Amino acid sequence: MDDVTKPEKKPSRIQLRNRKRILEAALDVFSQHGYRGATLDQIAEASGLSKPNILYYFDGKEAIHVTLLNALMENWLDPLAKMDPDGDPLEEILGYIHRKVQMSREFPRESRLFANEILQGAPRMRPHLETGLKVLFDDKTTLIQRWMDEGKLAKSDPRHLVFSIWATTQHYADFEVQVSILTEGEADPIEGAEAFLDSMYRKLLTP
Amino acid sequence: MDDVTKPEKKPSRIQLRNRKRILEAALDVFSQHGYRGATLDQIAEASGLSKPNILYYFDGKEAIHVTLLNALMENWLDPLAKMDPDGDPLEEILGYIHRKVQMSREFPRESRLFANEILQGAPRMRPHLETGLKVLFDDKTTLIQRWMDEGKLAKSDPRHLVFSIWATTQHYADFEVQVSILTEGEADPIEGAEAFLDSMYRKLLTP
DNA sequence: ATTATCTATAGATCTATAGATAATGC
DNA sequence: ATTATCTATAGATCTATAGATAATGC
Repeated sequence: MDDVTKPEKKPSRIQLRNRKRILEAALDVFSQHGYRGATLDQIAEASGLSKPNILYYFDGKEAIHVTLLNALMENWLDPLAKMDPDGDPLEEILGYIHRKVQMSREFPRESRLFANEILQGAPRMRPHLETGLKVLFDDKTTLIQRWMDEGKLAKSDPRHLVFSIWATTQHYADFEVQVSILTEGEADPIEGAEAFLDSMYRKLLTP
Repeated sequence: MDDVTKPEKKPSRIQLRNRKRILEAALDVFSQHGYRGATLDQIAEASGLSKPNILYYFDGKEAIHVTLLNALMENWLDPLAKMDPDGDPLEEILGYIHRKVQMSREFPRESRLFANEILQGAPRMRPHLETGLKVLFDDKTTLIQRWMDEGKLAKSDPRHLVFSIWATTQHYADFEVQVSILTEGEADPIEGAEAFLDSMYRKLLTP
């Protein structure tokens, strides 16, 4: 988005506003149907702009998708990046879980956009995973391993621990339809999820 | 598949063989691209049959997809259905987790087919979820609650417990690309996953 | 003057069918 | 005789562009 290739003029206010509207609409559409299932017609409809007008703001369907994924990646890694090596180990991990649960509550579309991309083999996101995510993952699993070696956390496999946190927290966004069918009548399943997960990981990790 | 609408002649050997080849190919294609992202051309290519020939065996793209989902549903519920009210509670749940992990290892495409469908709002599977799955889910969470009430399992929320089992086990199939990037060098991440999950849930549920 | 939007449509892709031809089972 | 397969193509859908027109900023 801000990695300029050609020297471009500064975007006008309308540029900024319409690009935002398109991305917002595209997030709706892509997160629901996946890349190939989404159409420019749907994005046009959802954004209130005409189809050719959308292509005036973006180079094409793929450019919109890539822009969304790039923007997502930062926010996606942020909760894990915030895990503090100098904090209290148990509280750091429980805090991370809390942030991930909140992400599922507040940004379910982003979670599903990501899930769609990974599910389909990460054709557009693989480089991001191999660089940004991999480095962060190695860094934090090493940190967790150290905490365990120092006896500050009960021992288990840090990598599978992180996988399990991702799986359990993202599940409430990605499988929302299923969760809501099975918890009918419950106002906010995620509230119960938060309590459950906090308690589960506290029990697992308390030395 | 075997819910006959019109009285049809018994299928020939070629019928059976080609329908199987088509479904096998379609599982590949649908699980990778989702319903709308998949094309008959891809299924034709993967099955080795011509496109019109595929439509000789199935009424259309949707019919193939529905057939796959119907066939999947039974196998999908089976591991949970096998949870025995008369067995040892902890072993029953750990056994269930074991079966789910094996499903992710042996049938990752089926897991991804299911994930794609749910992620996109379960447009074709919702009725199955509301009937078959809901009943089974209620039945087994009630059973688990009883075990907890009887002091045979440590207390926690049975519904979120089951969600967490689904999430953690299916994660290795649905997010396989990500897992394999982050565990590079490891022969079989699922082996480590199995040990991790067994140990985690044993710790969580032992009274 | 420049930026934004609209109409019209090209060209590719996709699902599905019609109708002819080939292969198979009594 | 019946079942299976192939060729050819209709008709819908989709991405993208060309070129004209309208709106906006100095």
